[in-house]
Amino acid sequence: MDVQHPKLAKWMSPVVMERERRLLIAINAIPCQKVRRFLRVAAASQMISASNMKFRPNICYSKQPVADAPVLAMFLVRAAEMIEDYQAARNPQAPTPLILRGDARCDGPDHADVIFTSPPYPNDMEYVHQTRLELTLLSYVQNAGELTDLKKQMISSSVKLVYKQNDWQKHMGLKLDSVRRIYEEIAETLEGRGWGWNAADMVAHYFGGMQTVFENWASRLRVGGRVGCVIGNSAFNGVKVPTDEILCELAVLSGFAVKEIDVFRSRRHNKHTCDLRESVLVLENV
DNA sequence: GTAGTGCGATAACTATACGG
DNA sequence: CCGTATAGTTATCGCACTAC
Repeated sequence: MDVQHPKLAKWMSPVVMERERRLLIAINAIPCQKVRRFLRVAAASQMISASNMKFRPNICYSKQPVADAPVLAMFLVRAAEMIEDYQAARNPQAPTPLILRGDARCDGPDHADVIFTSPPYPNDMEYVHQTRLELTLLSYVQNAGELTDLKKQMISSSVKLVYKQNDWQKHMGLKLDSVRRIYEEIAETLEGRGWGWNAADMVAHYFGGMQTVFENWASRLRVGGRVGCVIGNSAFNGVKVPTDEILCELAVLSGFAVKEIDVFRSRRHNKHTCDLRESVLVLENV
């Protein structure tokens, strides 16, 4: 097993790293792919708590580095929980799932009857950064450059995922009046700041990217097929982004009819200036 | 105490502008 | 045309606050 990244030593103590390495060697040697994948997920879910990192919206380092951690015991607890969950949800009648790895803006199966998905929300969560330890230990990436390559393939749901080379998404997003209004409102709050992160651009990139995703779905979903899309609204510098409504507008432009916006909970804005609803958009390909 | 919620500060690096 | 200044891009990570 070849695990490397220049920062690994900062992320995790050598003792813990060695325990993780041995665990992964054992899991990777399991012949059955299903079992192997299942246990790799269990291993991944204990890595942060065994590391020097602290899991938060923008993951950071713990004040107290973790010198040692019972990696195997933590893994076994997690695996047992997963097995219990799996057994409770198990359905022998269910069809065999097909797992494809690709870009939601252009890849997918040729034919689909239903799409149910939870895409990223434009709320400044940077999932590649958040999961860099797991991505590295599971050998998906080996250095910062490969991590960046991965980031460039993501929908721009964070100000840290806005790349010049993906500017086409911004232009696409800004064609919609409601996106442009929000873009301008956020940009106004950034006036006078000569550096730093640009939430206005991020929002435009996000909606441009998601429009491409909808167009891709429309070409693969049968007529009459339905989409369930979990989405939450957000706010930047006090500017509310009604992501659910704007995504509905984009979906209609791609040939969908909006059947329902099923609100299931409300999140808080961190400044507590407003409630941000989270809902399931139900769309039909017409 | 812990999980959940974005914002702000800082810096290394790169691209472009500008004065001579 | 060259060296330097300024602007722009990307990366890192700590901080404040609330609900439970």
